[in-house]
Amino acid sequence: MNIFATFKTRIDAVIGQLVAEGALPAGLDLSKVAAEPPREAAHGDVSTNAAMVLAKPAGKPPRDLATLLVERLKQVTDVTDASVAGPGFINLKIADNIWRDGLHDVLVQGTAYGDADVGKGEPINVEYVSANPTGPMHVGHARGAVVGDALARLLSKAGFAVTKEYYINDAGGQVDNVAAALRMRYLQVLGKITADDVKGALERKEIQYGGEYLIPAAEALVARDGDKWAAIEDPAQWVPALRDFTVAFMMKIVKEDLAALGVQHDVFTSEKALVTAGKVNDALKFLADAGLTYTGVLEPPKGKTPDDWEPRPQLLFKATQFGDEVDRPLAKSDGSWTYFAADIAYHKDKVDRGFTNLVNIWGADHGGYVKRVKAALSALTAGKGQLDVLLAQMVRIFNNGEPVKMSKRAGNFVTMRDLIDEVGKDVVRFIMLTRKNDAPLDFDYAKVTEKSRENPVFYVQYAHARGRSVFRHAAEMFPTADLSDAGLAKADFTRLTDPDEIGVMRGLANWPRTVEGAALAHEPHRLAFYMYDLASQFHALWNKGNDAAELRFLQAGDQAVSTARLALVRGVGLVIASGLKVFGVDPVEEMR
RNA sequence: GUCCCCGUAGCUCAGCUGGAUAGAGCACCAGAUUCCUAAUCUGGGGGUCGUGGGUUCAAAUCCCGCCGGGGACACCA
Repeated sequence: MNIFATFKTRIDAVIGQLVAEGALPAGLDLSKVAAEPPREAAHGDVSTNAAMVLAKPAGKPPRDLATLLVERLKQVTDVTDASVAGPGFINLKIADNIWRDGLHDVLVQGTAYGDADVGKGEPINVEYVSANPTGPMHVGHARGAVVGDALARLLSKAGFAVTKEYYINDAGGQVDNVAAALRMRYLQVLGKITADDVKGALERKEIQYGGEYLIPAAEALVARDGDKWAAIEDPAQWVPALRDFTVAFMMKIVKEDLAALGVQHDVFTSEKALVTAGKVNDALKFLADAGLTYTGVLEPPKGKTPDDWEPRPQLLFKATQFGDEVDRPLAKSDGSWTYFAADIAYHKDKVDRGFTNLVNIWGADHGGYVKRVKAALSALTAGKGQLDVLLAQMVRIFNNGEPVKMSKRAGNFVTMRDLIDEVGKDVVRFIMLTRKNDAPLDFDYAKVTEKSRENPVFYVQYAHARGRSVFRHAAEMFPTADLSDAGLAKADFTRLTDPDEIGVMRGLANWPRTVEGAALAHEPHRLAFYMYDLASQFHALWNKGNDAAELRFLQAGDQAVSTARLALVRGVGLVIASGLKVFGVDPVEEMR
């Protein structure tokens, strides 16, 4: 049970009681009344803003109302004291046993501790990565992948029914371009042209993709089809077949890279399949029937008119009716659908599959695209659909402060693989989650593998490993003791009396509300900071034992106090493990 | 020209959707290792929250105007 939620309920009950007695007017809105940990522990255990929020509707000055509430709150179960502070805060002191009960919950629930039901089982669709199947993924994709995956796990923990989705852009011109590049590599593998010929074609911009990662794809094509495509010159003949081959090959690489990062999607939706199934036509008909499309001519963009700008009539979507700056084109000048048109169909498809709650993780370079997709979703769902777009900002790679720009295999960018090979998936994942998504992130190979407090991955893992180390010693010291979670749950927690021990239990009690808040705000990075803080509390408690031997976790002559403290150590380990689980990071047993 | 994001200690960043004296790490200074991992811990100095208004009991947080940095701006995806 979430301790702060419990007290929020009890505070509401007190207010309800005063209303029933006529001391407060009926119909007060209690939604803004909060029960939170005070900023400073010295203020108490639970703090509420009730008097300040209700002052105006109740027609009483905040401090008067607070005084009234305090008298009643003192009578509430588990409250040992209540006082008014500052402009009208009410600080409650509560019985230490509440924190001990919280620790008991941790041991009983394990890594499920902190699971919430704010999602009420509602479906939510999290779409992330969705990298074009044109080549290996880069570090930007890695960030999107990690943020999306952690958010999905976080939302699950908070009680949402999450679907993790990947949109394959396999229908546009760029996959035709890769097919053309693949054909060059194919001819190269067959010995019909040289590597320099390919380079020349790239420089003349006859092909757009020069990465060597296409060579294995070409070899695979030779293995499957021999040289049959070499003789066929007409693009209309070879493009469709080579395109499908390339997409399949690239998606295999994408999935392998994602697997190396521990990322797995539930659903892969193909743009081409949507087009083939007529979903684009359906979606546009839906908008047309609603009177939201028309044929018109767009103005040139102000301040930056392209050289080749010319007025052309196009089918447009009335995005301005939904808050966008201009109406957006659905058809190109040659009559084919735009990417946006297909994207509308894709989002309609999500809605048709039962999702009204959508989250998309995109790169920051797609920022200008957000409004039109939100507009489209609004139009498709009569305003009922919720779409949150998280833009993952730039990732810059360094090694000891020196920028790293090139990849061995991809040419002009650092790939996701490079990153994983360099520092391991756990470090990649954790570090990517130490910033909010809309802040740029610097990733330094040297710093993220450093063994110091400055490196949050290490610091948190070290706390976990230290806890495990205590257990290894405990098993020797108390060979007959039941050190399982269930056994520890039966320990005598009243032996935990040191202020810092209580403090750590307070920290554990904050986990559920941290999970809830982070999930609702779509901000998984908050968990990273929570874990760092908890680790810090734990390291501090550990070191207290260095100064005062009687505070060490293990007391050879006192099994009762030792098991109680082991329960606390285990509680910290479980909550850290639970946070790392959301991050998709494996907790370590020891540091080496 | 328009839109989006960012601006908090010398540096890197938090700040729990409006609350109390704005917090961490690094760096700097001073300390703690016969003892569960000192890879850690304890203490100290350091901030007009870019700036000017507004909203209210209360603003780093919400609204408006500026300044500075980044990104995106017809038919590409």
